[in-house]
Amino acid sequence: MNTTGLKNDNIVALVDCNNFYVSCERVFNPKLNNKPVAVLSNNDGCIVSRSQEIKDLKIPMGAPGFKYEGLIKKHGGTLLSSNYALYADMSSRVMEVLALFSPEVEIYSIDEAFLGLNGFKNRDLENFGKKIKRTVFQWTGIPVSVGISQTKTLAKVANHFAKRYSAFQGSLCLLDDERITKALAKTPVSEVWGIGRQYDKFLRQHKIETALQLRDAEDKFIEHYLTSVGLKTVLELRGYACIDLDEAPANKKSIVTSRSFGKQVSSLNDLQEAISEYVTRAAEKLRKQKSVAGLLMVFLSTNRFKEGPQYNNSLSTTLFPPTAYTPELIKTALNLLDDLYLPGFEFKKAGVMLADIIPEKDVPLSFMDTNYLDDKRKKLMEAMDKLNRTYGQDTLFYASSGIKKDWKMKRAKLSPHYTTHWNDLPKVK
DNA sequence: TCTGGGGTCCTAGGACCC
DNA sequence: TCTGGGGTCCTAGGACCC
Repeated sequence: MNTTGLKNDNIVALVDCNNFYVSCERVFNPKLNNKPVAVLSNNDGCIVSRSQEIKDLKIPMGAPGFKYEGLIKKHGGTLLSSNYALYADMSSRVMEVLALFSPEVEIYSIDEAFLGLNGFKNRDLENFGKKIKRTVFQWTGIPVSVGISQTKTLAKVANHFAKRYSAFQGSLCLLDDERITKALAKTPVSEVWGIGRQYDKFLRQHKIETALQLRDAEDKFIEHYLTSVGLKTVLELRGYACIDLDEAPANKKSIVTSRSFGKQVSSLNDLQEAISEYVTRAAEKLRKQKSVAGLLMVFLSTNRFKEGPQYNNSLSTTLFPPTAYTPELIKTALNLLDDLYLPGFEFKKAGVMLADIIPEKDVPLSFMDTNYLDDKRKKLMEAMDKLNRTYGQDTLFYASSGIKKDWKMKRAKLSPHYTTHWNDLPKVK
């Protein structure tokens, strides 16, 4: 970590979509404009995306949807189930536009990207940011905010200001020390990237309440209480880039697929169907990154919000040799489930985790005779993945996942799949 | 009964992010 | 009636080895 050298002259932009899921819904349903709109998590549970009008109603992020449905309706607003297929598709459109503005793009999440701007020092970056915003909106309909500064952490700060104060018109460039200091003085420490609830509470107890006070804190103190990660944050606030731009998304080291059920589930048969389906999804993700897993875990839990006997447990087993072959993973998972299952409980959630993930090319050849890479099994998986990619998820599926699926999650307020299903294409009249 | 120093690896738990 | 899902990294402590 460079703590003594010259401040580097890095420049990075953070482009962040405003109220992303809500904005996606509005692109295809303009009636939602200027009204309160919130998007719910899986199973129509918590509010995970809020329009400005919802924020103005003081409805917090993560709040259970049912508690606020009345209030939202009263103000002429709408609650929607999440439509991840739509959001993923809109996200890749936004990212394609961003790629036109810089050769270095790190897609950080479904609605955020960092752009490396080191070759852009002599440009009018203030206007460059506004141009990004304008273009993304024209081409995708999604409003974004742009923050530009010396490090990722400072670009986040700039982005917050761009989003919050309309005077900036959605884009702010923080490059000279005086402006940075001013902005940090106005930023509560809890808003700094890397400072969560626990650290916020701790820092406040020690009279560190603004980003500026955090920037000027003692290195030793920070490293001791916030670990090396916290120290990086502080150095980033000082303008030393410690968190590099990461253009190639790293392979996942663990893959989890878990869902809450639409209703309480107590039969082993329903759980077997759900677990089969989750394994299928997880294994697809695993094969997509050309990896195999060496460990499989299955977990079950009852409803923690409900009175009554609780049961939360997991079981795992090693996979040897490591594999990505769905039928074998399902078989192994169902065996684990048999051991894990206890009758008499009302289960609310189940899931599987694949871990000890390695690239398939690293599996020793000596295991070839039992290796999924070696024989028809891999070809079969490739064929299935291709079919399901082209014709939609579960064009081909495993009988163990069931057909009726009583346990399926609830998505009562789902918008059409405007961009990903032919039948749901918007109609032009 | 007394009883060193150092290294590695693994795991659980806790912090953070979106 | 109804309270999400999916990740990463770091550290402390225990097991084990010489």
